[in-house]
Amino acid sequence: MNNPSFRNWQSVQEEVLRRIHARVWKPGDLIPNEVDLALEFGCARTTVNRALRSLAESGLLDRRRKAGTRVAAQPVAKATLDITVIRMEVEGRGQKYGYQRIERREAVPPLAISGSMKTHATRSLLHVRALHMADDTPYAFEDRWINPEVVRDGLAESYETVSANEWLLKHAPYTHGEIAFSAISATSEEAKVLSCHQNSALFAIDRLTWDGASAVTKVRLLFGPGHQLRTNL
Amino acid sequence: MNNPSFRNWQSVQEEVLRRIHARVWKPGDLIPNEVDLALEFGCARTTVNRALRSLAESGLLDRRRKAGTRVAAQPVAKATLDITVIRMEVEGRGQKYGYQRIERREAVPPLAISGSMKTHATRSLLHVRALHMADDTPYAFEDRWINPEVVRDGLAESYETVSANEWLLKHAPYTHGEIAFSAISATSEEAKVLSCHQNSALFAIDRLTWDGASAVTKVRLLFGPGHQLRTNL
DNA sequence: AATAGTATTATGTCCATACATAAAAAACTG
DNA sequence: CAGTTTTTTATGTATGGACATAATACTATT
Repeated sequence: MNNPSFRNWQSVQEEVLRRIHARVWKPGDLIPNEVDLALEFGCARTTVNRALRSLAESGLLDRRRKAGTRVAAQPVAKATLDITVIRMEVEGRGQKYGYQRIERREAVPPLAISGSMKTHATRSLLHVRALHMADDTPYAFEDRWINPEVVRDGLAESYETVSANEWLLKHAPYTHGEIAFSAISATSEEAKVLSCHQNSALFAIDRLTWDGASAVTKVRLLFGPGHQLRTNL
Repeated sequence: MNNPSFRNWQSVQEEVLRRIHARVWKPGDLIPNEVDLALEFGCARTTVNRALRSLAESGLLDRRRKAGTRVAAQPVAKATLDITVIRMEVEGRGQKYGYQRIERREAVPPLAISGSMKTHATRSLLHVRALHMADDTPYAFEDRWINPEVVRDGLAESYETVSANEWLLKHAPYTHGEIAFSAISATSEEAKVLSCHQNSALFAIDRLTWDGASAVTKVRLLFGPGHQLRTNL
């Protein structure tokens, strides 16, 4: 009964996973409590806790004090996407990275921008547009608004050789942010920049980052036709 | 010096976050080791460990044995997307969920499908196509191949009232999977199903799940124009 | 000086124990 | 019986101590 070989939390986790998978514990089922499991596995409750907590974080278990631990009825698949600097992304695939600034100016943004960034409607922001390339072909079109009140050194930068994408990550800290993925039809200008046909389906990432109550930057990244964002479950 | 109020791992984490944010510890910097921090914060090393481990998991710190802990030079933003059952997604927004099966048949799939699922090229699979609706308007078009060798009860299901999307999650366990997001142009058929114009930009989610070495199911979900997948950073 | 072996060190983890806390269940009260 | 308080219980977390492990720094050997 007292299987001796569950002495680290990873092996406990594996055994729990095995039981869920083998339908010993079915979706919705209440599983034994930590004390009992620790006794069965011959380890400390802390170890069981570590294993179960980790499984709960990944959405496979539902845990509530007093109510106990149950196998998630609707296992929520959590897809974790690593959003890195575009240069890293390209180089990570062994491709040559290229960068080209298209435009840099200070301007009063459209209301949609100042509204979502909660800046004053008449306040001028820094607008930077640029193209990222992979192996000399257009890869991503970056259209960004930067709040100079928050990113104080931002106005001094030209963003000619180092992309705002990269510079900001190093120099502008943020506390939280929102990110949205969508599909859009290429406008004629976007098509031109990305060397694709007008109305091509483009993959869009819209990101808005905050430093406390102030918006740091709002960016739209447009990826050319065929681009995929992939991860494992 | 010995600030007395860092007695739980959350507050330790907050203080560490504050220091990173205030540039006390800059990207790339080595931060003090756990023992020293525990001493400074007046708590056990275990507590500091918990706080730092959690920050490392979210990509803000890089930790290596002996080498120590340093602030990530390129803070990798990890966007965690919760992929739930579509019904839940719709109902979660307070909309009325609707479902309609379009087609269900056993057929030998195209080579692209059998290839990626690693099934025998001549093996027939279960093909289910269906439409998910939100407030009576088309929401997502599901095109799915199911491996009946793995999902044994799958052939008995009609998928007329309960979507394969939902049924499989409950009845077909998987060990791992791949997921990819992309933007595609609507074909005439897809446009018809989703009541949108041909060549509209559609948001596509392609998912392939495995049970050990065997593919369970491969599905493409197409979302109508305007659909966004959003999360926080 | 290149190489192989050794010491050192910071993180990683386990343990027993203790107390905290949320929430369900039971007991109490009007 | 509805509403409130108390008890119980399972998870959540803090602690000090111990040992494991990976990776660097150092040292001896050729």
